[in-house]
Amino acid sequence: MSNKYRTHNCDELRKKHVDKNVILSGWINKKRDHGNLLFIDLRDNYGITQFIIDKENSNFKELEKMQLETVIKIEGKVINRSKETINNEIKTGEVEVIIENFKVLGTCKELPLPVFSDQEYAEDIRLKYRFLDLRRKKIHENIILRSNVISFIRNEMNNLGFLEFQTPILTSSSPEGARDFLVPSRLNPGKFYALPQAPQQFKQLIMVSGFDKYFQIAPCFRDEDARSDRSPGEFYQLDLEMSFVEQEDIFKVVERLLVNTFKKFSNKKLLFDNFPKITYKDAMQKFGSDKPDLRNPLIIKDLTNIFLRDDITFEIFKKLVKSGSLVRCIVTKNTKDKPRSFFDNIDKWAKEQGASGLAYFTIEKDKELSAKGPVGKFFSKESLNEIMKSTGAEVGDSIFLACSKQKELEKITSLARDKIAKDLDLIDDDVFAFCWVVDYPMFEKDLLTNKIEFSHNPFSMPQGEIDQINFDKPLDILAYQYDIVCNGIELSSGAIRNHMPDLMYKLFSVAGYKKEVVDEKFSGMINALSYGAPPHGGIAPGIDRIVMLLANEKNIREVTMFPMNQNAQDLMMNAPSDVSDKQLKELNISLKFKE
RNA sequence: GGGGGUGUAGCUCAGUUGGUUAGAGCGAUCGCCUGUCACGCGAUAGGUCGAGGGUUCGAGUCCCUUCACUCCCGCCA
Repeated sequence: MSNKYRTHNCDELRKKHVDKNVILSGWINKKRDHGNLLFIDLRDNYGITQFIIDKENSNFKELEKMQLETVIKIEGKVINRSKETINNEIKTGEVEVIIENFKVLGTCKELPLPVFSDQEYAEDIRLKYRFLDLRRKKIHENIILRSNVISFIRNEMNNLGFLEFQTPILTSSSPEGARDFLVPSRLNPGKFYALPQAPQQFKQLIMVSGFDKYFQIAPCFRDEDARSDRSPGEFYQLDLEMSFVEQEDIFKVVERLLVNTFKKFSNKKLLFDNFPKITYKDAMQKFGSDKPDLRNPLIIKDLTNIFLRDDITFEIFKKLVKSGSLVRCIVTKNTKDKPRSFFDNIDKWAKEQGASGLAYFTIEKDKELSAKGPVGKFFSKESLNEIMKSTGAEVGDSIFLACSKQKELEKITSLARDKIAKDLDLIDDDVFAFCWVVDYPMFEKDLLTNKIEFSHNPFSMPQGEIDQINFDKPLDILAYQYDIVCNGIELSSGAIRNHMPDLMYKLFSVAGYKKEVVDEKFSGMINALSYGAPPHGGIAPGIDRIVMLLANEKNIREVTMFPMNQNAQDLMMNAPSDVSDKQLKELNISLKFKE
């Protein structure tokens, strides 16, 4: 394409273009001013081309003063670079363009942050001037990667026979799940829409409507606080749903899709081409978390029963165990020569995490087996033998111990597992370790209120023959509910859905919802399921997190074009903002602020 | 809602035990320089040390309050 702005882009010129007259447009990326000779690097989306001009040209003085990031159009002639001056860093580095004429297309004020730099900048300035930030190489490439990943996924899904549909953005608030974003309705005073937390009910309705396989790159809105891997406000899921499927069918589709995507867009190896399946229960025991990082070889072992022995005199732990606490440990291989500071740092770190610390000892053998370390003296050699047997620990290994109630214990051992592995440099950063976490419990007990609640998704299908499910022991009911985890990051969760209204009512009643409430809150769903619903299931991998992993970024804002800050503000667009009294009046809204 | 970290020039940062006029690099402005690609050299401008209060003869530095950003906990069916 050639027009008045350019005959070539900034990544196109090669040796074969030498002697051609060309026009290029772009941003002034960098100037190198030799006084009587000036180099200008012109940048556009595609690349960089070096231009050159000397003082004999009447444009020299003006170009010399030109601000970086000014947008200009340059006309000139392509010439060869001499051998010594070839730049192999850029694709156009064998040639350069002698400037004959130029025109400023867009002026530029003094920059609040440099574009030409690999330096890191304060986030608020980056977000306020996102349009400048996005010109910078790394993030510019991340955003292009995101676009390519989405195109690829869309193409794969089409090839697999999925149909892409849009679902409403203005919908109804649902009582389960995260906090909703609400939108007041002008035509229905006092009533509110909610932005969808996910198109959950719609995609099920699409299955009931007989479309068989659906997908969508779906925006999801949840009014929850941010984390580094969680944008406040909105994010995107590859939302998909299939009819007449079992759990394994979903697994096959998603595994193939993710393996293809990750192989195409990253050089990192996949640790498993077939994702291992870990039950929720195992995950919590072995890793203390339902999003285990399987690159980390450390495994958590239970030692509770050993603390019932008389030849262990670690009285604090023994007392806690008697009152219902558990003891779990992490074994580190061959750490007997690690300095005292290594152990003490981890203990100190654990205390900073709000735990009572991590006890530790190292197993040594001179003539007899012994435990070295602050709490080593509490363990007899027989008990050490027993500990080695049940943990697989060997002489020279160290054992970190934590003792508390199950939930706290899972949390601290999970964090400790990451921390210790990092300190010992056990995590291979050049691999992706995917796994499925399966068999989530249908319900869980709220520890504060003792109420039975849905642990994940109320629409999931419980496991087992329907007439044999024991609703008197709701905590024992498992669901066809699953997550995909990669390198410790939860990529998606999904489920085989419950398509039977009677069973749905029953499950909701266990969680304390009366039939009338279910009818009211989920009328669309329940009603639809009563008119011939196919068995169906699906999943929804998080697009932002997939791209984050592929771009090797630790923060989701690095793969999001226009993210909000931690307080859910868009510093560039000034959102959220005040609205006029007229607007409020139309919506029948008056503002009342907290004291 | 809670905890940690950070806040000094347009940008990135240094600033010792509380002690003279708060520094460097990049950027800006001006000058010199014809082969650079992080060009080089010289000069100049640029500061409410996030804000407010306190301790002190003296505060960028210590204390209190507060604000902003960020990380984490809670929250995230």
